[in-house]
Amino acid sequence: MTIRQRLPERKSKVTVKDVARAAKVSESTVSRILRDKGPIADDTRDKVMEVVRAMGYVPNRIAGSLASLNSNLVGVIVPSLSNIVFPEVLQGIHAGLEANDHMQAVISISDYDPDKEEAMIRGLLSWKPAAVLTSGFEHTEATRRMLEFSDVRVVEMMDIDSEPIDIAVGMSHCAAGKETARHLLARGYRRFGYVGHNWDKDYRARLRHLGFTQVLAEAGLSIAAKAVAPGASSVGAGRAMTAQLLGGTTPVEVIVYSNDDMAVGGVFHLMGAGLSIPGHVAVFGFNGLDIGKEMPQPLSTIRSNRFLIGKKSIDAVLEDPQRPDQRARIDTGFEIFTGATA
Amino acid sequence: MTIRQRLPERKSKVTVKDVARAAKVSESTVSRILRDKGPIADDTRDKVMEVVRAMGYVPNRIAGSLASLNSNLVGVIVPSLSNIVFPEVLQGIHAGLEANDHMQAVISISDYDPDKEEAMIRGLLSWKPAAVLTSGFEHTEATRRMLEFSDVRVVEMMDIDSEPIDIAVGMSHCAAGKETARHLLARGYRRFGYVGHNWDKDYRARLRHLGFTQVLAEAGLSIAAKAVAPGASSVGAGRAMTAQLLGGTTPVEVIVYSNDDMAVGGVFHLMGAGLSIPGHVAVFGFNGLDIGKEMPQPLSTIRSNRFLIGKKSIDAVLEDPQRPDQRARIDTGFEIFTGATA
DNA sequence: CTGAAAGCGCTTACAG
DNA sequence: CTGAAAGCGCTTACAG
Repeated sequence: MTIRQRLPERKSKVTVKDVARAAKVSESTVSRILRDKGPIADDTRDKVMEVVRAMGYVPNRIAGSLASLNSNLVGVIVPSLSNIVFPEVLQGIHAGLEANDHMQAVISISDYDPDKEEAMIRGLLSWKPAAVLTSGFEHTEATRRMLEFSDVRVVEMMDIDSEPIDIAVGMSHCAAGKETARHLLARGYRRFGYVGHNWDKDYRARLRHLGFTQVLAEAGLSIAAKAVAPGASSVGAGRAMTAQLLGGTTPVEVIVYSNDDMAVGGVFHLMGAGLSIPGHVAVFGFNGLDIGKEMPQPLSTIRSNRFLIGKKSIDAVLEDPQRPDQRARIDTGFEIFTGATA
Repeated sequence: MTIRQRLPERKSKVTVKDVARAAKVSESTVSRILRDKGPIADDTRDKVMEVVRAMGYVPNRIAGSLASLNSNLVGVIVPSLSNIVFPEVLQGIHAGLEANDHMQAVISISDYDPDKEEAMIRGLLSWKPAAVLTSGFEHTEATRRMLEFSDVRVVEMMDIDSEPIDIAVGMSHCAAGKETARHLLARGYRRFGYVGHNWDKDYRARLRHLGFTQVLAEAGLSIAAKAVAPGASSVGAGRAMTAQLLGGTTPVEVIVYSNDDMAVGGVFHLMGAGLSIPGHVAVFGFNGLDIGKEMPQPLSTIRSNRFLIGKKSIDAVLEDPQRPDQRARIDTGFEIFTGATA
């Protein structure tokens, strides 16, 4: 005969009605006390709070939201979590939310797929969120319509190179690409290589490349050799593509990478092959990740402010819950980090 | 006189009642059609769906949840997003949720603070989630009570070395520490260094250390030199602590790190100082991160299965929404990755 | 196959 | 300072 392990009795749910009855007051009084609203006699408050604690009452926010017609939920959509960039944006959002202790983030991952984004936004809107924060400007027509017509605040994060639906918070990736070109030209480089990843999944990488080649063109130059990985960016892809590019016949002085992950892979390839940086070839990234700073030679790159993007995004919508008639772009900036690899 | 930019008219919210009226059916019929439940005549369905589309109806899930008494929300608490480990767990959760298209994750970050976790779980429970997934076993008494007494399913992720509230999904960190010691002993190492980070914030790192030293002790050995960073783990901290440890007077043959981030920092320090690995000193990490695999010398480490932890956690609770009387531990395992640094 | 009615657990004017 | 009542937008037995 076996003895079944017993968990303690589960709490049967207690409602405001139960609290009201036990405290001998009305439901509205309980509600007011719990939300700290309206004038309440001190004894009443004490009596009710004691009952609340004794009964272990947990308010049902679903009912609360329905009754008050606002949910304190913020919908967030990021394209991916496999690169540390978006978790950093989420940290910024989290920091902004923390100040505002009744807000909760509902997070979805779109895998850079506008159709998935559309489905997720549809789902999110059904929760009547206080705001929707999504990434970039690449939406389906239906998504754009839903967002335009709903009156929730919407932030398009990361990028400010297009006209936002409501607010855009981020940096100009086109300008970052241009700045990279100017910086490297100023340092005397003339023969450029480019190592990238799939643009279909990362429109901002394409914008940076665009800005970069524009400035080169103004100087009468262009990219001499190129290697582009078919999939997402990663250290491994950067490493493999660097090997491929350097295995070609066109010599280059510096390789510009689509981002730091790719660039770190490039550095690893060069180290492994015993080639000096920047002597044999220089390396330039994008993002300014921690890892780049700690390498034996700090990675030359552009620092984007991911945490700040998240923080400013949530601040912007919390500051003014009503969507204004005017669209806004908030620039979180970027800066060249000289480093030692270019 | 300035012309103000005009956004298109915002959609005034349309409810089931509006849809029902327009389609000349009852609200219950609309509800059934939308949820694909119960027998419906095809013409009725077509007529209603057309109205739904024409009016751009978006169901209010808050009302739906209140009426049906279940929310399709899953509460998730991770201690941090600054290390790629937890985003990978979230990816696993996301993958599991995707199969189940009406579930949404509400994610909070506890900063490894049990008091914050308590507040977050209280907030989460007020949304009547289908399940709560949190990390580790370190909770306040109040958290434990709330979770025990509520009847939501709860998963404690990452670790299976303690008795769970409901289900634990993860690996034995103590066993991983032991395995590390056995592996390194088998490879002939006898003089061990340890480089770690703050344990108060990372109980699992402590468990690994515990298992590690236990096996050493059985072999009549112990850790010869130690350097522990005061804060969270990071590449920078690993680099600095490695410099500190090697600057001491006690020679070591191999350094065991609290995790891969720290170990990568160690490798960077050694590379920068021109010291050979494992000739001058060997390096062993924990986690099996991508970055480690791509370094010029692949990092010797133990692979933990973060994605799998997230995936199995959500699968476990989705499989059986009722909390059983029996507690379960699901082992996601780990494996030595020999690598080239130890 | 469809509809009328009650109810989910709160909040919010309104009245006193 | 407090309470009775209506209502938020759905879903769910129940009846037909």
